[in-house]
Amino acid sequence: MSENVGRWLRDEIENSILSNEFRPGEKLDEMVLATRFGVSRTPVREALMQLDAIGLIEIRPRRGAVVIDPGPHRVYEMFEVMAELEGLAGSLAARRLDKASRDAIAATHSRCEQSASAGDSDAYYYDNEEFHKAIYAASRSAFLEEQCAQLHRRLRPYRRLQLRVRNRLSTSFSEHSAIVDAIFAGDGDEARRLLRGHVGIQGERFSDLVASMAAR
Amino acid sequence: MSENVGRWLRDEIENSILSNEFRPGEKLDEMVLATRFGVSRTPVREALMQLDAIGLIEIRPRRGAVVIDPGPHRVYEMFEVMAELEGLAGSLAARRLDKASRDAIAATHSRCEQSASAGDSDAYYYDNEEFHKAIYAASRSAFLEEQCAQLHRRLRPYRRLQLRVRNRLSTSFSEHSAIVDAIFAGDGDEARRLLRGHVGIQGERFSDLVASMAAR
DNA sequence: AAATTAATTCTTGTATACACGATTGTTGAA
DNA sequence: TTCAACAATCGTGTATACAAGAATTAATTT
Repeated sequence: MSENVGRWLRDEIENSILSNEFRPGEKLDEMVLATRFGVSRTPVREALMQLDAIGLIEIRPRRGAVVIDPGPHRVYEMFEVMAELEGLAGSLAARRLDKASRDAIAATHSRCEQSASAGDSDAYYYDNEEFHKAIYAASRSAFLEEQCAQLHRRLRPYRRLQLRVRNRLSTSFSEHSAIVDAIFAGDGDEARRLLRGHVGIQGERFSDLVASMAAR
Repeated sequence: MSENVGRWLRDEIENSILSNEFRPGEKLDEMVLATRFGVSRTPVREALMQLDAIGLIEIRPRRGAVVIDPGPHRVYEMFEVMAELEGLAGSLAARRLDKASRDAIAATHSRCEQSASAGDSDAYYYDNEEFHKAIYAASRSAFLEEQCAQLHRRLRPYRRLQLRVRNRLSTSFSEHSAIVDAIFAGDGDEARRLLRGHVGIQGERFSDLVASMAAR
């Protein structure tokens, strides 16, 4: 566990929310959480404050904390922004690419290839994250990298749903290949364009998302 | 003051940081803040937790909170992301524009015209904010609007410095005019391109920023 | 005099106590 | 039976108390 209980609780509760253990709309009772984790209310409250600031929960004065339910439309908006930020990261990566970043992207890309060809969607899910993180890092913009990583985390549950869709694995991987080519060729505009398309949710993929969200 | 002390303190301290009363690197002593605002340490700590989560301060375990010093390079990175998000907002606004948003943009734009022609840089500073907020709102993406507004707030002190630069007022206003034309014409790509240029810091404007930041 | 170590003070982290608004349940009247 | 008013209960908001680590100062040694 982390150096202080508050921070540890923040991560713990955040994971519980992102892994859908605490459902959207669910009330988070301070006392229940405190006894569950074997601590007092004080660090629990501090954790909740932080989660409120991040936007994962909402604390209504005197009425407790509830997990925020983004709803399909807002999730769509979040993907829209994510696509834009990843596009920027890709274009910067293409322009500023150095050897270390290039190697990191190539390595994660080939790991994606293996898990995709093996049809292992759980492994691909993980490797895919590493691939995208490698691109964020290659942008050489620490702020952008943080923003991307944070939004990426928040969208994690929905991305997981998406990978379940038929053929999504091989489609995703071939898109990755094109992105890698563009970045390695130093073509920032093309990398941006491809990443926008790769990350964003267009057309029927949006109805897939809505359907899978409604199914829970 | 807000309904609960913690939230009020968060806003209060946040403003003090953004208005440069609490300087980057400065230590924020819980007891000092508590006595200053006439409250106990508890709500102070909750406020600090939130500011840490937002990224305005850093709480080092057992060693207290300090105001984060972004430094010129990171501020540049933040403007880079801001430019991208505003570009997206502008392109969405152009595509989705309705009467209400159109009127709001036109109104704030004409207010900018007045303060610019009057050479009133303080008034322009305020009207400029409203103009940009009108574009965020016109994007009809609540999430994007929030992200833009938050980053806009954080960059406020640095934008204020920029407006002091010679001729910046009239230059800024004429850029606004072109942006409004593009949005009203429904030309999303052009609106995006213009906003990126308007918000981003290119060439000598970066050295101006560095110089003005170093001057403090 | 400089440096290292020990002791003291100060600040943060967590628990607990208390106050007050919100919620819920009960009683009584229409 | 339904609704309203009141009472009791429960949960959150804030203050205070206590424990423990970090910073600082004093003391001792080289």
